[in-house]
Amino acid sequence: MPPVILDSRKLLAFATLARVCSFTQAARELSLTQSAVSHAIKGLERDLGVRLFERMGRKVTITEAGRQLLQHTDVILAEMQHAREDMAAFGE
Amino acid sequence: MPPVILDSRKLLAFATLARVCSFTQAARELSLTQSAVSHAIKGLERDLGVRLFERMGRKVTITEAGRQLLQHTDVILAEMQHAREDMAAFGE
DNA sequence: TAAAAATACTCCATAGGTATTTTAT
DNA sequence: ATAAAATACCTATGGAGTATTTTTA
Repeated sequence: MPPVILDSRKLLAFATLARVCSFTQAARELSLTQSAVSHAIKGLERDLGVRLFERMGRKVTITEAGRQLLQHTDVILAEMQHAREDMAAFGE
Repeated sequence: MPPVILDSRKLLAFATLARVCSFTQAARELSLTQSAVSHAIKGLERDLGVRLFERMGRKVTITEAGRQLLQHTDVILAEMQHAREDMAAFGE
């Protein structure tokens, strides 16, 4: 992954986990396995060099860095949504 | 790739190609091969079901759909940049 | 002890490279 | 004839799965 961008699949996993605060629940919503979500978040944390969630046992809570990132992620995902809609309007 | 998101690597290739209008030049800027850029654009076009560039021989020109997408892409890439900067501020 | 996250593998899709072909100056 | 894009083929990285281990409510 080039250093200027972020992996959008990981961002989607991140945003979902941030909302539901459960790896297994997020996995269900994403149609993935708990393992895949765990990897995605771990990968994103490694990529950014920042801890995004605090795992105290089975309690998953977002960190301050995570809260910051979530704001950007919401913008990014919304813009991707709009882009898809616009492109769909070009038919076929 | 889930149907709600877009591949950020392909978006970066797209934005670069849109700027320089040359696959080989874009490849140089991205530290990729011409082949990789060609694949990326083709993949993005297939994913969106839209033609993003007109290739008349060695002339590469962006389409109307491409122009539309570029606006979204600029927002997305800029937001990713800001996200990285914010995360970098959290140190390590 | 039961439910949830982490981890250790395995597999496969695909991103990206090299080499070649095609095409338009 | 040459420079650039497309294409064929190959490789390797990593995304995602299954199974298992670890952990704490």
